[in-house]
Amino acid sequence: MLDPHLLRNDLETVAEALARRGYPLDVEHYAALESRRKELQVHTQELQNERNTRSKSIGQAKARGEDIQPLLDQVGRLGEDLKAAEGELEGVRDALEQLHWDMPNLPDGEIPDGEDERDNQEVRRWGEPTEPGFEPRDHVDLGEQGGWMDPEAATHLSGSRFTVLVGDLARLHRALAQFMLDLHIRKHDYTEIYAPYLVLPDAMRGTGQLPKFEDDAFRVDDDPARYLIPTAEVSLTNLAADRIQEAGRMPLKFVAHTPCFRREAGSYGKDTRGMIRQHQFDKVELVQICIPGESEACHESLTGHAEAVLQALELPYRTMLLCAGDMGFAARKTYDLEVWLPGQQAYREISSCSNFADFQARRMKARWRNPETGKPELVHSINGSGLAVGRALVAVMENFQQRDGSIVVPDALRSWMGGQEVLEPGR
RNA sequence: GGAGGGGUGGCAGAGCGGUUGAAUGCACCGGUCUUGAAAACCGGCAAGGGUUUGUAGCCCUUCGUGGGUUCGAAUCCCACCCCCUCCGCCA
Repeated sequence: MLDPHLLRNDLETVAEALARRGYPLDVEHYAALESRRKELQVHTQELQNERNTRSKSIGQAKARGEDIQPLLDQVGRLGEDLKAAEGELEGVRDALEQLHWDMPNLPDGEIPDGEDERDNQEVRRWGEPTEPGFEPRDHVDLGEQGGWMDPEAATHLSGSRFTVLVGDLARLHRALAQFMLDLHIRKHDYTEIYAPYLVLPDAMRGTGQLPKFEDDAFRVDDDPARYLIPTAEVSLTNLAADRIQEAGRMPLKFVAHTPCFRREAGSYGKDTRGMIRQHQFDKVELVQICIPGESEACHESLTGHAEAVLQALELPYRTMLLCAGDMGFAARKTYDLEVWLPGQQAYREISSCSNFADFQARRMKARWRNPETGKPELVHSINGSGLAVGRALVAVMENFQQRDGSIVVPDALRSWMGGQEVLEPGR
């Protein structure tokens, strides 16, 4: 959520910034609503003031033992007028609030212009695209030929966009998650968190998945309704919701390995092959909660923590600075990490690291006490995948495949694989 | 699922329907004292919002959430949510 003061005082600037990311803000409509709100609020508060004053004097008269009836008569239809004013004000406020919930974050000033991924900027590149010296297979061929994937079973169980992993590959998948988790805990100083996979609507609203992207999430229609998390970002970031952090304890650094659930509505026909885009996938998620002045540095460091995973796994990747039009709803600035996939002869997203500044914090009332002012102020939030486990598995398979269809286990993973060095087909 | 208890400021914890935005304690901030610190003592200290050039003043809202009664609700009524204790069930 954007700062309402900014919207009031600098609407044009906000509109221009939002236009950069393709969000059309109806300035006139907003300004009209806002001035109506002001009018109604002043009026309502005047009436409330009058009611309070009169009630107070009635109380005092009664305490003195005087006759109250004349004062009661004077109150007249004040109550009805007030009720009407309050009702109207609430209507306007709801309308404004609706707009606020739906408005995306302002892009950072240094973000490149652009509409989609074609305008993203490559910031750096690590490693060279793998040259196996033979025609590389993609992970689906490798998985099925090795007997490590059972797509028919997955479809039979759950329909499209699900995966069943078997044997050594399932173990490798687990090893990847464990390796990532341990790396972040031991080397990057994150606190491991185990958190719910089902969350209330407020949590989804806090991080920005609701109300606008209801269709992207799986909802469980219990009472109350809950949502399957589309990312652990929701659970982890909301740990700071409705709280006031002590300044000395930040940045908070959380890491969790969780499954993620996405409906992938609107992506029909996209990445239908293999396990690039699934309704259910595992992810190791990094979240930092920090004071405003440190969020840029924290964002850079978190991105580095995600990159460290790729480097440890010896996977070639590039770091992309997303253009204004390609960023997610809540982000102010985002780096995507794209890993090289020999099977696709392309770089594909494997991590997205974003700085949300105070956008999520305002939604979920996540604050810290600023020792300089003594007042609670909004924190900044940052998150990133470190990494998507399913896609990391795909990347390892494709980059470490050998001519015979076997897959070499990257050095970094071997201790999590009981020392196993190669995945041999059929096991 | 059944029975009972409870949800109040950063925390703990009072609160006859009428100057209660809320006692008190802790924490925190400032001061006195001290070589310094501690202790003691004095003072300050909720959040959000409106108006405004204003971190001044004035005003509004907020005591789990949503309704209701009333001139007036933290206090009364209704519904819901959550927490705790006991019973049942269960990994």
